[in-house]
Amino acid sequence: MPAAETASAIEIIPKSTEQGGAMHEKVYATLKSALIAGQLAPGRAVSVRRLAAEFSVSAMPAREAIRRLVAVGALELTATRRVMIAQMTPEKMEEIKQARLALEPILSEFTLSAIAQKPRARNRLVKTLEDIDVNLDEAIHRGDVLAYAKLNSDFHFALYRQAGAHVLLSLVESLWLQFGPFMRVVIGRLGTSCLVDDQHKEIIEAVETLDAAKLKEAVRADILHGMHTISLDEVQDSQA
Amino acid sequence: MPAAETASAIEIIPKSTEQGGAMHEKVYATLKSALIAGQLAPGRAVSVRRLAAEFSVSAMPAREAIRRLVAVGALELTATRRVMIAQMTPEKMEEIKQARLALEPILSEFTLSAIAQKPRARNRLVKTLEDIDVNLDEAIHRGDVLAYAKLNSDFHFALYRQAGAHVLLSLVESLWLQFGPFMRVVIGRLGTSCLVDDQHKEIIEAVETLDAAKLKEAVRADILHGMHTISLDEVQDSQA
DNA sequence: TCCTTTAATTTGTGATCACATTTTTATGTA
DNA sequence: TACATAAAAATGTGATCACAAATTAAAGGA
Repeated sequence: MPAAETASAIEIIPKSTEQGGAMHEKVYATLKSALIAGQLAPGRAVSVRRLAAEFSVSAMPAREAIRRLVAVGALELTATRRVMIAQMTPEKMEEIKQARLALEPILSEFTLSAIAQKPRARNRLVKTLEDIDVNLDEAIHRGDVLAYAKLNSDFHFALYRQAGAHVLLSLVESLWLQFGPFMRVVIGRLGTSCLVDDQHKEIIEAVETLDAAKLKEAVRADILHGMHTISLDEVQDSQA
Repeated sequence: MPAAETASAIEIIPKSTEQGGAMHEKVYATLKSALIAGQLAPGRAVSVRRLAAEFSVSAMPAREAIRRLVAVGALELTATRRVMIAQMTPEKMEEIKQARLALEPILSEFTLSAIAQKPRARNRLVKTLEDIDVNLDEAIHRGDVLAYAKLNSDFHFALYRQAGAHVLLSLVESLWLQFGPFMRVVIGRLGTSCLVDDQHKEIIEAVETLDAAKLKEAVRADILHGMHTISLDEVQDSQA
């Protein structure tokens, strides 16, 4: 039993049907966050009934959430149609790296032009990024891998979300969903000692000064650095 | 007592469970092809029960197929959670264009390096592309919009599939799923007279000569041309 | 004819059951 | 202990029902 206290077991009887949004939406969103933040290990089995039990719902919402996550590559099917958190391979890692380098600088540029004429939004974004970055530094010094992974994803998506570019954001989310679980494992092995966030400071500066070229380059550097760190680790399977 | 004649009329009883692959897989694949090839109009309503009836299956496989297509942006939810084929907006179109320009040249480059050391695979690919291109030209001269849309997607994915890059291919598929239905409408309005396929010839040449730079530029030009053609048309909603 | 109101139909979503298959655990044998 | 075999539990998938909400069709009134 690896999970432990995942807030389950509570008798939050989910009403007859729903409350605000659909149940499967809630299950999906929760799983998505956990995967992006690297809180679930690759190769871990995910079953409809267990997921349903954890969320205290029937099989239906669990099935739909799983189906969506499979569709975006976060979960993968075995030969016998069982579902697990996607494994990493060197080839897949290379693809993800190329796709991130291609998309995330564009997305950050969209953000820049979205806030170019809105000083208040820009200041708010800078503030948000700085706050996250402070916590990020603390997590690094604490050696808290879990917190680092979560805050790092928070940082990037706080930046990307402001782009108002739903299509691009979905693509990038899909990529993070695929390497998130694996990143956590790697950093867990290497420790946070190898981590720096120089690029984050530059990203914040570029946002402040509305310097698109600098921003894109900083994002690109951040991706390269992160992916390089991961590649230091051999992409051997990490079964539990 | 719904039993009796089961009211299903048609006795294509789909076995107890399945036969080769899962039913929802079949429904999904069929819908995916139709959407990419532009055979379904944007804004058209898609409901679980109607889809199930069309495929002579129960609601279950239809639901899962719909869920997957929503996940990749091919279908969209209304405010009341009803499902329709995604509408196009100028902003979305711009995002898709940027993403295609960022990803498809990379994907074609992957294909090139995948077949670089395999003359037989290369010849087969060239042959496939030439065959499709011949039919494409015919479709253009015939003014057959439907055939053009299908063959055009066939051409690109015949090229991209050879990359063996599942992650990148999924992202690109997602993009085509989103603009496919809309493209059909636009070309339907403009007619095939405005279409040319100069880039396709260049793409084939670049594959033959293993010229990566030329290939990427040709793919880029093809995307720009296609998206420009579409943009000539005002992105007014095309409700039925 | 046009608009409001009411009835009927359609639809999304959750829950539950059935069944074949797979996976795991238990059991027996050498 | 090691391994093959059988029993038991778990799992994916399809089918069906229930219910609330929404859409559409029908009816009524001016």
